Parts: sequence; C-alpha cells; structure tokens
Amino acid sequence: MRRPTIMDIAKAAGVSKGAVSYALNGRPGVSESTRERILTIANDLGWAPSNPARALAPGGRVGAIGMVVDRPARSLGIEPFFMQLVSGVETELSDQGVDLMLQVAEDVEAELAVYRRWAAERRVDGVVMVDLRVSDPRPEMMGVLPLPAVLLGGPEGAGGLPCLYTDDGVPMREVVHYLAAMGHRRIVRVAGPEDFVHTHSRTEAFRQAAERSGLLQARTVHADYTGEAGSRTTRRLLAEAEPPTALVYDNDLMALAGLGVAAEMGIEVPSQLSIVAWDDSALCQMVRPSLTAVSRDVVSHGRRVASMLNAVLTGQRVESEETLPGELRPRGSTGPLVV
Amino acid sequence: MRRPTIMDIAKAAGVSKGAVSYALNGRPGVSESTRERILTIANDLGWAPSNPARALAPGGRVGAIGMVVDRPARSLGIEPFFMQLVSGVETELSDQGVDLMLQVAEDVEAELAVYRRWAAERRVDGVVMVDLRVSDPRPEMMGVLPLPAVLLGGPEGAGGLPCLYTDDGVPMREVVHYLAAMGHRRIVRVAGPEDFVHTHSRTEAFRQAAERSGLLQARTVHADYTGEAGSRTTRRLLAEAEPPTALVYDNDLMALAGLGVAAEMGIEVPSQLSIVAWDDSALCQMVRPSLTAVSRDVVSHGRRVASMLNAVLTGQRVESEETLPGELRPRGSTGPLVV
DNA sequence: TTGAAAGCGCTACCAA
DNA sequence: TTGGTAGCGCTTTCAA
Repeated sequence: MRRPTIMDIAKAAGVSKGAVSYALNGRPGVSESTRERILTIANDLGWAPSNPARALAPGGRVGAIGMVVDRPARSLGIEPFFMQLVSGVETELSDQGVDLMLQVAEDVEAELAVYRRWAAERRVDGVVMVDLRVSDPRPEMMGVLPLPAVLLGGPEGAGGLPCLYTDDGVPMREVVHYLAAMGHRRIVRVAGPEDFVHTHSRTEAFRQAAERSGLLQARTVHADYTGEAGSRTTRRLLAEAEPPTALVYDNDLMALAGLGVAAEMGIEVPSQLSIVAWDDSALCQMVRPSLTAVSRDVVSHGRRVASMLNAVLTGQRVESEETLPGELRPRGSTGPLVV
Repeated sequence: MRRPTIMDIAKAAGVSKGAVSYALNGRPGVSESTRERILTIANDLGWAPSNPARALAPGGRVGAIGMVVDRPARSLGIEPFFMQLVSGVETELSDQGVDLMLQVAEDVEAELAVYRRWAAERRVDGVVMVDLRVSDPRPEMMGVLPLPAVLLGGPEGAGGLPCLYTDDGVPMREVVHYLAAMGHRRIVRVAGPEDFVHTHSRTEAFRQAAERSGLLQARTVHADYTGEAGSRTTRRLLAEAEPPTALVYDNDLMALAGLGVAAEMGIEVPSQLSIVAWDDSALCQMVRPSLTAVSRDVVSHGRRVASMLNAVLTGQRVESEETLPGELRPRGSTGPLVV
C-alpha cells in the first residue's frame, strides 16, 4: 500500500492540499473545525510527512544534524566520552524530531571532506564539532560552507562559531593542590594530543598550578588517548631514575592503562603512586583500586550543545556558553606517599 | 551563492536536464563527448546531487541507513561493542556514499517507534538490527513496515530477515574445556539478559559443554551487561559457601568489573579464580592481570552486515551468512587452580 | 477562510 | 542520441 500523502488527506476531507498543509503544521489559514477534521483524517490514514519532500520544499529543513568523530579507531570503541556525548545530543534532538548522522573519519582532512559532502548534498542541517585543534581548519571552513555549526570546546580558536566551553583550570588546580597537599612533588601529566586546544589549556593550567605549589618537577608529556599509548608512556615514566609519584591522565582510558602498568611493574597504587583520571566514566569505579577522577557531565554537555545548534538552525542569535567546571572525585587511586 | 543544480549545468552545456541526469548517473542516453563535457562543467560548478531531491524522485533512495541501540544508557558509553560495530558499518557504507543514522532507545517499544517513524517519514532506506530477543516483536514488524532490515544475530527467531549469525557454541566449548582441563569444576557463567537470543544459545552451549566435561556444578546466572551488575553478581557468587573457581562473562565490561571485585575481596586471579571475558576489546589487555577473552571481529561483522543490507537495498537476493567463530585468547586471568 | 498553482532538484519516460 | 515533460510530496504565495 502506498504511503498516504497530503493529497489523499485533502481528497478525503474535500479540501485543498494547501489547507491540509496549514492544518497539519498548526498555522493560521484554516478554521478550527476544518483543522480538526483534517487532523483526524490524517491520523486515521496514518499519515506522516515525507522527509525528503519537506526538505526539498523551499526553506525546508532536512531534520538531521551531523557529528563526525576523528580519533584513532582503536580508542573510539572504548572511549566512553563519545557515546555519552551522542546520547546527550540525541536526548535533546529527539524532542525536536531531529535525527543524528554519525561518521567516523580518519583525520581532519577526511572530516572536512565529510562536511563538504554533507553541505553539498544537503544531508544535514548543521553539525556539532568536537576536539578543536590548534589552528584548526574547520572553523574557517564553516564560515564558507553553508553549514551551521556549533562547537564543543574553545572558545579560543573557535573563529566565531558559537561554542560550549569548559574552564579546565578550576579542576586542574584542584587536582594539583590536592596531590601537592598529600606530599607529591614529582607529578607528571599524561596529556592528550598536543594539538588539541583543550590539551593546551589544560597544560597551561597544570603548569601554573604546579608553579604556584612550588612543584618544580611537574611536567606534561603527550600521548594519544589510546590505552596503548597510555601504557607505553606510563611504563617509560615509571622506569625513570626518579619516577613520578603521581600521574594525571587526560582521559580515563589512559589512566586505566596506567593502573595496569603499575600493577605489572609491582608499583603499588596509591601507596607508591597516585593516579588521577580525567572523565569519570563507570570504568573508574569498576577497577581496583578505583580511580580518582575529574568528573564532568558529558551527557548534559551533549544536550546543551545540541540545543545551541537547534537555536542556530531556527534562526536565533546564539551566544557561547560555559559549562560547570569538572569536579574532582577522590577515590582509591590517590593518597599520601608512603615512604 | 545558490547551490548549482542540474539545470545550471544543462544551460551551461546547452543541453537538456535529462541529458545531464543521464550523463551524471553514468547511464546510456548521451554520447561520450557530451557526457564528458557535462561532467567537466558539473565539476567546475562544484555540483553535487541534492539528496532530498534524489530521494523524492520516483524510485529514489534516501542514501542513509539506520541503527537503533537499546541497552542501558550507563553501559552504552563504555560498551566497546557498539562503536566497533558502527565503525565497521560505516567503513562499508561510506564506499557507497551512504550515511548512518544512530538512535539510542530506552526499550524495545521505543525502538519500534523509531522504526515506524523512520519508515513513515522516509528517513532511511533500511536498518541494521542487533540484540535479537526471544519472541522479539521486531522481525514481525519489519514484515509489515516498508523498511528493509538485516539482522546481526539469529538465525533462530529472525523471522525471515537476512541475518549474519555466529555459532557461539564453538568458542563456548573451547572455553569450558580449557577451564575444565585446568582443573576447574565450579564454573559459573555471568550472562547477559535472559531474553536475548544469543544469551540463550550460549547458555545452551555452555550447559552442553559443561555436561560433556562432567561439570555438574556449572551454571549460568544473568546480569544486564553493565559493570554495576557485573560487580554485584560477582560479589554474590564469590560470597557463596562454595564459590566458583572460574567465571565466564558474556561481555568484557562485566568481566572487568568481576576482576575488580575479586581484587576488592582479596581473591587472587588467576591462582584462586579464573576469569574469561567475551568480546575482546582493548580493555582486556589494559588491565592486570590481562583478561582471557573470546575474540570476534566486530568491525568486520559491521562491514558484512552493512554490505548485506546494501545488497537488499539494491534489490539483490540475500542469503543469511555465518561469521567465523570467536576465538579464545588466553591471557593472564586464567590458569590452573592453586590449592 | 479556501483553492489553485508554482516551485524545490532530480529521475525517467516519451517523442522527436 | 537528444529534448521536453510529468511527476515525487510538500510549503507557500496569490487569487478568489
């Protein structure tokens, strides 16, 4: 059986297509009585708007937004961050009857290609971007492409895109002071890729907090968020002549890997080594010792950024917003140094 | 600037819209020379087909397929299975210029509602379904809905849907015999939800293998794939008067949680307790001891199931296929019982 | 308030 | 081989 169209409804109701469209979209132009009649018939017929037709009509929207993720494929599966974000984005979207297109890209170039294609083929109405990089080509491109975008990150380097940003300085200071207060002096941060903007700002916050606490040996090394890199880096650090007594990781995956390496090397956590994770997924509470972590509400970030994009798409003026700062959740993996 | 349309190309080339359409879609009806000229112009103009227009045209396809996932939201983020699957599905799809719509649903009812909406609004050309349940309402519904579907799972209960299925009996026997050979007698399997078909068939395989090995005390208990459930269940089992000496988990998340509980209870792995995980994500190699796991190539499953759906969408006759059986990867979490 | 009609960009059919 | 044209289902403008 053919899908019913507004024409079918119009015939059944004995009115014109136009009237049906008005009635269905709740806009003036039909009397209350006809509107009601039309609605009933539409319902009886099991009518639903054809999305392609809606999108094609002048001024029409596609009713979908896109998200492309480019991170090492190996880490993607386990990285809790994205699914949480997706889940938050969707919660907001489904209220508006908007769908989510997801793409995994190899690198920034591929990501740009996806945006270009989406814009050219009119696949989505807008996109949510994450993982802003230092001198990221995306904001500039979005200025050219007819593809509205909002950014989770920034605001530095956002190039005028509305963004939802976080001040990692607050939790970073909290972490450093907490570790310093417990007597840690040699603290190393295992950060994400150097060219991420948020990596950068965390590095700066870490440096300042360490300086203020007089931790001259504090430093940051870079890895790529994968467990493998986390393991490798941790192994190298713990094998140094004067190994760190506390490690601060930029995500929970690397922290988990670090915990594994400590166990493998016979270094006890937390009596000989304290570990702090960033991003507090359920993973952190599942391992032993449980991981002290900086917790932020990623699902809510997803919701908010989706709502911002939605505002942009409905033609509203959208200001960048700041999230609540992450919070330190002390657990079993941190403690005073036992000499 | 307006997006260029085939009409623009037609004007520039001095031919008709129809000719342009033929040329662009590589079908007969134009001479080689005009085709080439049209292609060049299209390229120069930066033309790309409007997806809504294509979809709306008679016989047109939307160029997107959908996937809806309903599992507890908490586990979703960490569950490596889905992102790996998504990643595989996309690899296959992007070759065909097809996009992926992703939705997270609360329960089967919500999932069905999504399919209904997608079909009614013509949002996707077809769907990939996962997590087949005992007396699952989805296959039957797909028979009614004009929405092609393929299933990762089955083949029992697939209700005629083409499916990509796995015989978990092979690896299950391998696991049980391996544990039995190392002297384990009290083996408990911490399974996924009881109403999943694959849970069911694994349970049966487990029962048979245990019986054959003379393991009278082997049994299956159910949890819901989340770390929390994994912890709780493990804690309960290990607190029994005659606790199991080996635990086989249905996913790696619960296995990880189980490992944590063992540590928390001072039970040493593997000397006092062996742990086997199902689904071998990078997580298994990151913890200490590393987790023995049944490994299957989820990414490749994703690719294959996407390719099957694609075949269905192009009107080909598609037969169900069987995947390679999972393989046991022995690691640090299993070993002979030390009494 | 209602009805008729013109697009939106593309595909596919039918004459020429 | 070509060009013209009729939809696809919807929104919106313009008359009636």
